[in-house]
Amino acid sequence: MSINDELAARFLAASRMLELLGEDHFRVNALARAARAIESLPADAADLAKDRKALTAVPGIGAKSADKITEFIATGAIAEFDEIKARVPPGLLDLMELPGLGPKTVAVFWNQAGVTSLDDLKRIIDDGSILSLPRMGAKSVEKIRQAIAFGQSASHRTALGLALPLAEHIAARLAKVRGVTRTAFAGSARRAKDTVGDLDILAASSDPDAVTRAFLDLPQVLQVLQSGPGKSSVRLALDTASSRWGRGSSESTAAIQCDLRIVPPDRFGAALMYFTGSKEHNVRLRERARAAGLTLNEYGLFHAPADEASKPDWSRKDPIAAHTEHEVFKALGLPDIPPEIREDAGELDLAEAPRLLELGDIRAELHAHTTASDGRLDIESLAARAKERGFHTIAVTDHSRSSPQAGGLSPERLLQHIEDIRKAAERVPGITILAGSEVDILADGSLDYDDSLLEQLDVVVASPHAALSQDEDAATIRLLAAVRHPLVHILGHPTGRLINRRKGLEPRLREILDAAAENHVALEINAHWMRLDLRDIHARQAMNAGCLLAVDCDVHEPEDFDNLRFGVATARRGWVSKDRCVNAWAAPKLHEWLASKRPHRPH
DNA sequence: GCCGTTTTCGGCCCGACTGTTTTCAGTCG
Ligand SMILES: Nc1nc2c(ncn2[C@H]2C[C@H](O)[C@@H](COP(=O)(O)OP(=O)(O)OP(=O)(O)O)O2)c(=O)[nH]1
Ligand SMILES: [Mg+2]
Ligand SMILES: [Mg+2]
Ligand SMILES: [Zn+2]
Repeated sequence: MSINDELAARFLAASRMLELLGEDHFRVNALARAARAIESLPADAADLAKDRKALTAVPGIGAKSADKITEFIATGAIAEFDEIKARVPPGLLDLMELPGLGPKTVAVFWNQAGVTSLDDLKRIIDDGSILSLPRMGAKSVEKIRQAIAFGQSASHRTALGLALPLAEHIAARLAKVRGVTRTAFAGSARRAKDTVGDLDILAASSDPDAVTRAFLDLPQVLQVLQSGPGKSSVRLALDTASSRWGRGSSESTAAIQCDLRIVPPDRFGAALMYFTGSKEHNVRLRERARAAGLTLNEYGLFHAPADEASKPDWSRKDPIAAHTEHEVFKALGLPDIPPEIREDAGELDLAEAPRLLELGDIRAELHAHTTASDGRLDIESLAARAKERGFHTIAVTDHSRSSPQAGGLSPERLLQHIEDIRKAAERVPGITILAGSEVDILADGSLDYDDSLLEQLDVVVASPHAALSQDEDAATIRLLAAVRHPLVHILGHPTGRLINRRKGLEPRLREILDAAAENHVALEINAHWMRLDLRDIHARQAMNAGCLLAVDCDVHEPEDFDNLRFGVATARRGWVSKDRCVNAWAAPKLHEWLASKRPHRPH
């Protein structure tokens, strides 16, 4: 775990424990916000802490948190947090993970029944003594029993690539219901986070009951969690069979929660804004509205009511703005903020809409496999597919010799392959077919082919495949060597992580990014939804470091081209612009960059 | 605990659903 993650975890745990202790919830929130701020710090906390001002300049981190961070870096501990920790049995935090159990309820279990663990809780349920606690009736206890039975599934997050098709399907299905004017999927799926905790579906309708009925009647519904006039939640069966990454994998639960929200048709924009989030972004927006004498909620932007305590029916009040997101942003004095960056990570300081990379900007694929290694297409059909997508360039990058399980090519076979690629290039007009390789970065940082061979390739993607549990030092040395290699163009899936499967390498990213920027090596954002590597926050750090990026599909089968949307969305989450994305460049510029690393080659 | 185009002190986003509550607290989005 990186030092930032470690610090963030401590702040979050302290926040949760203070909640249990009944601490003022503004302070609890402040600590949770500090945790988030630390987690998404643009640099290593240890570096940042050298300059106290740099720390306190981060929104959410004040004098007290800065002290704690400094203390942790100096001593490896935070005394005040350790004292809090000593007062709260650790098992209580696990209890709060159970859906429906919050700090107030768990505190009652603890203080009035001596419960400090899941076993304790089971015991007072079984012997019935739980019923004597305040606000504990038969229904409440049954829900807790259910929550325990379903285990930890509440905290499980599903890969975006598995969840998105279902979200789109449900939104499309509900759009056909009578009275519905619009539907959309929202939440983290719309923001294109690499994993989602649930599906959030919005429907605008003049007949809310009809939508609710259709929702609860969906064939995928396993269980209805709650259902009211404007909002319902269910557990859905998640079909993972369609993918070779699905069934039989560690994807433990084949179910996902789905939240439906229904609003009147003329409030769609405000509701979409609310339901897209993120929560932190929403809170900032609402604070901004409030500061301007307004109030913002899912029904629209309104003048703040004179009477603080009044609870108007906002759905019937005339809004200043509500119909479209654009109108609401505009009324708040903000540009249109793309969903992918609504994370309270600086987007509210933008004076104009950022120009982020778009799907249609991608004009080349620089990482693709053929039947020569573990791909399903031969060179010509691969090129044909790329051409269909409107690409001007496709690079053939099969595996290298140290990946025998992936059909890695011996030097001799690679030489033959290069010839085959050159011949195919002559037969397929209208697209540039490049001879390349996805060369293994071996554990010590050396590459899998000799320089004399690499020199003959138009493009070299260097990727780590084995030894992915190296320590930080080894991983840093390894990737640095690859990035500094004069014949390498792209660092492929830099960490080798697989979502929900393995963490991958955890190098000192800062060093890698600085070296990549200096050497004009592009960092890949591997678009496969199992990888998304670099991930969003790393892509943003790469942007800040001045790096080039490449959004590649790592094509193995024809359908893999469709993963581009995930890669582009991840790039957008990293604030990547078109001019920094090498495969969004026009052909001459791309080819010139590639050639710049082949100075000895005649043109 | 954080923060300031009204504030360095006094605020801090706002609403839906549920169960047990006879009037609303707790949890969640
Ligand atoms: N204003 C406000 N909006 C919230 C709050 N909690 C959630 N929302 C909004 C923003 C969220 O993106 C949206 C959906 O809630 P979720 O809990 O599903 O979160 P989200 O989808 O962002 O992340 P997830 O991947 O599901 O964990 O609802 C809140 O406390 N206040
Ligand atoms: Mg969600
Ligand atoms: Mg949700
Ligand atoms: Zn590959």
